[in-house]
Amino acid sequence: MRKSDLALPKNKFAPLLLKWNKEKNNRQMPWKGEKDPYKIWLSEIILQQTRVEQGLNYYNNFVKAFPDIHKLAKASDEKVFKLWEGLGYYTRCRNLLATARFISKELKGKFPDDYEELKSLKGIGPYTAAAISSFAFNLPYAVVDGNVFRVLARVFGIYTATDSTEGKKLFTALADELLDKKQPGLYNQAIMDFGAVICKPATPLCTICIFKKNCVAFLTNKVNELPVKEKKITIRKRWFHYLVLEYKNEIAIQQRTAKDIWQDLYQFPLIEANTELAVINILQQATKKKWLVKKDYEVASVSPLFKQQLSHQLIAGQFIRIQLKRQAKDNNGWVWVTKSKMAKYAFPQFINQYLKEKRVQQSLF
DNA sequence: AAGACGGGGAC
DNA sequence: GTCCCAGTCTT
Repeated sequence: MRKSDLALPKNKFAPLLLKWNKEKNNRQMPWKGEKDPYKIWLSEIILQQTRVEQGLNYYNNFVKAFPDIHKLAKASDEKVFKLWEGLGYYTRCRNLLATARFISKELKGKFPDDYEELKSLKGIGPYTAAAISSFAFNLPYAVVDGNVFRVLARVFGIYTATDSTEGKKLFTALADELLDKKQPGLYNQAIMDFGAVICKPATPLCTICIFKKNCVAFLTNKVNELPVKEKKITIRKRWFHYLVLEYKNEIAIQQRTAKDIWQDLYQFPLIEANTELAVINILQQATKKKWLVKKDYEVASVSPLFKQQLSHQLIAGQFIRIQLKRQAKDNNGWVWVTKSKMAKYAFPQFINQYLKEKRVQQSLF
């Protein structure tokens, strides 16, 4: 028997999926059945590369703070980034604001109802354009996200890498072919729920799966080998040595502007290296940069080592708290803020770890 | 075509 | 530790 004899006829896929959706799917999410394109868009941006459980509170907070696109468009960068703080992939936040302001002003608040026009907006790619098109406007575009790659790779036994150009093309074509074009929104929601609840990445529930009689991966015992990805990430290690400069009741912070991790977030004056630096070395470098003047400062404390594992970088570093007797002349692009104002700015979680410890230990900041 | 971009949960 | 998550953008 050949694989093609086992494989599910393509026209049976949607009916089986929708039957499962109707009878067995009780996954609930606040944006499910939502028709307001603004809220759909918001949920989709938040959920890019982000698990539903992680994004849930952020979605609720955003909807509460900004009930419509004009409210979001009028908000300050600072406030919006603070609300996004901790969610990661901060470019999403910058693009969210840019697109909100564009739609609010240039389109007078009317959300585009066309796939190509949606895709031309900042932060909206093929997936998000398909999601908004189908959920808000019932247009026949199939979503292709991590769930869809996984479900289709397994059910149809496709070994083409999902992160290759060929794979994206192949899976997108198949997804469009399988789509129930009469009810694209319902279908798209169903296949993503199915991937999240049944056809999970690890330990999928094959024994109760509606496709088990036809799933190529299951029948050939290859469920754990699909889907295939070809690229493997390399991890870069970086050392961040932060100077927490205090003068009276103020702290120096600066915004990260480089095209790098944590762009647009705030931090303390930083000395980065590819190895761990001794405290004396850090102080020397800071002096050379004129951040510190000899005899005009005092080291108040040196934090323990902090570490944070990111997907593609390992961040290690520490925080040196320094009391200044005189404020530095050059502002070096710093902003001096009172400790109570610190809470208005968005910081990377690496720094929040430290701030949290500090608050607990010494009720600082 | 390949890399960069966060953070957290599951195993 | 490793993998993955309702992906997108830049080079």
